[in-house]
Amino acid sequence: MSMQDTASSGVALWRLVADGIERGIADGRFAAGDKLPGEVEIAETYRVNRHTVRRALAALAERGIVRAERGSGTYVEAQKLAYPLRSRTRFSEIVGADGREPHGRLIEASDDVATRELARELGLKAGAPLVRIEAMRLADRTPICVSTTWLSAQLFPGAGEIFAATRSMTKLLEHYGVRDYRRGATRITAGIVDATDAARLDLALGRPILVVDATDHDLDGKPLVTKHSRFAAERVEFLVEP
Amino acid sequence: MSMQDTASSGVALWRLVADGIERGIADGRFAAGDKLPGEVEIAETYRVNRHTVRRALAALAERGIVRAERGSGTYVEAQKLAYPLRSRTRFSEIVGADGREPHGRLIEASDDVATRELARELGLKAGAPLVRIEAMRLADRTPICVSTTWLSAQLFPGAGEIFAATRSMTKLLEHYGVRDYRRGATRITAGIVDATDAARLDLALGRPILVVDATDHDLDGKPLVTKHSRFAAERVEFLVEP
DNA sequence: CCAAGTTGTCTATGATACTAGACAACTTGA
DNA sequence: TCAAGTTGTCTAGTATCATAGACAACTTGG
Repeated sequence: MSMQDTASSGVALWRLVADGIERGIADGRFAAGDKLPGEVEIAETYRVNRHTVRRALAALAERGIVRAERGSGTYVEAQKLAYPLRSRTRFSEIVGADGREPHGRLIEASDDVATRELARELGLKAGAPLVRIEAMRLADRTPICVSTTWLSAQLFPGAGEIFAATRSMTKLLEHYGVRDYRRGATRITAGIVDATDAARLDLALGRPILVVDATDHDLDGKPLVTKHSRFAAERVEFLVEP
Repeated sequence: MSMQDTASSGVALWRLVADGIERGIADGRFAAGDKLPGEVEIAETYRVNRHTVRRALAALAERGIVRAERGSGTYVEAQKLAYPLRSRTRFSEIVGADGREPHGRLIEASDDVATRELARELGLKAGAPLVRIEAMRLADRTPICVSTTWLSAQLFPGAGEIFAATRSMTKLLEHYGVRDYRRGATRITAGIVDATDAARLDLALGRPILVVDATDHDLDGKPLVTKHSRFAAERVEFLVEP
C-alpha cells in the first residue's frame, strides 16, 4: 500500500489496517482471546510502516476490540450481537437472549408532518400530523442503534410522553390498546455514520452503519409505526431466517 | 468540523462530506435530477472550507453520482438496485426485474479444505475436500457483488469448470441434478471494503460493503453450497419481506 | 541468566489535507 | 444589458499522515 491509494479514497492508511484486522476478527480468523500477529508481521502483510500498524492497533485498543500487552503481544477482546430479523422482533428479547441488559433512551420527541413517502408507509395523506421519536437502544452500556420512529399523531396522541415514560415501543403500543404487532417489509443497506449519530453511538467518524427502514403493522395489516434505524455495524450482525 | 475529528477517525474531511451528500441522495432528500445546494452553502452546513466541498463533489462526480455544471449548479445522477432476500433468490431475476442485464464472472476456482465452520454449514467433517469459487456479479457493466462459494468436492466434482462454462450457480447445480434449492439462514452485516474487493468492485478504498453469509439447501433441507458475499453498499439495498 | 521476540517511545523528513483568500468563467433571471 | 449566483482555478500557510531508523522496556521459553 502507499499514500497514493489513500489519496484517492479519503481514508487514512492506518484506518484501512484497523478495518482489515477488525474484519479478521468478525470473520473468525482471529477469535476472542487469540493473539494477533506481531506488529512487524502485520506491517509486512499490509506493506505498511510499523508505526502505521501501531496507530491502527491503538485505535482498536481504544474501542476495546484488542488489548496490547507489552513484551507479549496483542490480543482480541470482543464479538458481535446476533440480531434475528423475524416477523416478530423485540429488541429487549434479542439482547436478553445474549445475556445482556437491554436499555432504551429517548433522545427527542417532536411533532412532524408526513412527507409523501412517510404517508404511503403509514397509510395516511401527505401532510398528516405525525409524532417523531428519536430514540436509542443499548445492550448493557453499549449503544447498538439509534432510530427515528414516526406515528400518526391522531391515532397515538401524546406518544412522545408515553415513550419517555416507558422507553419501549412495545409498551407504548400496548398503552394505546395494541396487543401485538408484526414487522412489515424491511429495507437494509449500509452507509457511513454521520456526525450526529457517531456521537450518539459512540462511534468514530467514518465507521460503517447498517441502515434499516421498516414499518410495523397490527395483526390486521394496518400500519402502526414506521422506523428509520441506524445500527453500529461493528456491534451487530443481522440474521435473516428463511 | 475540524481536522481534530478526522485525526481520530482516520477519514478525510472531504470524504465525510461526500458520504453525507451520498446518504442524502440515498435517503431521498435529493432525488435524481435535483440540484444540490451551492458549494458555499454545503461548506457552511458542514463547517468546512469550500475547497473541501469541491473535493467531495469531485469524488462523487467521478463515481457518476453527481454532475457539475459550471455557472449553474451540481445535479444528482444515480440510484440503487433493490435486492429482495427471499427464500428463493436468483441474481439474474432480480437484476432483470430492474431492467438491467445480469452477468456472472469467474475470478478463480480452487481446491480447499473445510474449516470447522464451513464443515458445520455444509454438514461435512472438518478437513473434507471442498471446491472454492470466487465469482463476481454485475448488472449491465456495474459490479454488484463478489462471492466466495464453497461446495463439497465429493458431491460436486469439477464444479469449478462447470461454473466457468455456465457462469451461473443455478445452472451449475442443475448440472449435478439439483432441480431447485432454497436459501437457508442468512447473516448480514456491514464492513469496509478491503483492497482486493475494492479493485474487483471498482470501489474506492474505505467504502462500505454489505457482507452476507448464507447456505443454500435442497428441498429436503440438505446443505448444498455456502457463500460469503460482499455487496457494494452504494449500489444495492436489501429488501427483507415478512 | 540469556536470547529472541514482543510492545513502547523518541527523532526526523517528505507528501498530503485542510484552510484562507482572491479572481476568472459561466449561467440565469430580472 | 446587468447583477447575482454559480462552478473553476490559482497561490499560500499550517497541521497531519506515513515513512524510516534507533533504542528502551518487557515477556517468554530454553
